[in-house]
Amino acid sequence: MGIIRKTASIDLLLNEFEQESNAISAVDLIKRLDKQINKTTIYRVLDKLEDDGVLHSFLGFNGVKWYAKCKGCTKSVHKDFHPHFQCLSCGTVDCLHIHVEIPEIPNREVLFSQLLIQGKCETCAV
Amino acid sequence: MGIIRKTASIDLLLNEFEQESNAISAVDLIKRLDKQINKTTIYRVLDKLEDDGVLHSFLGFNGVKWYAKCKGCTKSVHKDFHPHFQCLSCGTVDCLHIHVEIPEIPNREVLFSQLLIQGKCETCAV
DNA sequence: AAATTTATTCAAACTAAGTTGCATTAATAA
DNA sequence: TTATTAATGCAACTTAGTTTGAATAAATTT
Ligand SMILES: [Mn+2]
Ligand SMILES: [Mn+2]
Ligand SMILES: [Zn+2]
Ligand SMILES: [Zn+2]
Repeated sequence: MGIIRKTASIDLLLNEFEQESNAISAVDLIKRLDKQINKTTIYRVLDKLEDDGVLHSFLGFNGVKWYAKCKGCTKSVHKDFHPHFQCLSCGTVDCLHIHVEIPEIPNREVLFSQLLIQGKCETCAV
Repeated sequence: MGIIRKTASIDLLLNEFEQESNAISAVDLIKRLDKQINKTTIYRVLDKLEDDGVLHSFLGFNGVKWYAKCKGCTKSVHKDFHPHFQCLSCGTVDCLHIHVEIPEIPNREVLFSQLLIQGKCETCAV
């Protein structure tokens, strides 16, 4: 279940996502807010914000969890599915608001898919 | 660097992949070969087999590492890139030998991509 | 405004996947 | 057959994330 009470931890975390347009890893948030919020709380608040359709999560290329703001999702309807991009030079991760067509696969039912693209971002590309 | 000496551990691991057409997770291999090979050795041999173009690896939806046989890769040329499929009912993971077109992204250089599709496999689909 | 309820927080201990260092074993070459 | 050196096993470690239960803070009731 999502967030019920407005607390300081929630404000601090939401603020990080206001300041930043890119995705932020849970590990990085723990570092950034080290002195202010306990890591258990960070994981729990992120989880709740995801339930509420405020954030969405995905795994980066080495398996760590990243979070980014949702566009137009609600507690009941999560519709903001899209690929993610990880820059191999600077490490930046962000959402790609493009549609990639997943082909039909014979005899299989496709329910979800996650696409992680790696390469060089705007600033790092030659 | 890849494998230099043929050892019992390598034979045991390769045998697992002979018996199985699907991908196998590192965790599962450690369980299967518990009495026969140390887990450190398993991770190290898998790593070398990947270097040699015998196996390739990818992360499942929860971030654990999976391995599957390569088709036509060598130590110097790794060309067997493709999406993977994870069945939400039975947990089976396998390689999809299909091509999914990754669109151009303005101002970014796409180098790699990994696509993990989730759904129901042949046996589990209704 | 105080009391009560209940959600949230923190610290500490724990888990699971994977890695590292080093002594020992065993393939292969000499 | 001996010497060389890759491969292995073991234990300890790392990192990301989870669980626990008591303490605290927010919301609601009185
Ligand atoms: Mn996103
Ligand atoms: Mn594959
Ligand atoms: Zn970059
Ligand atoms: Zn299945």
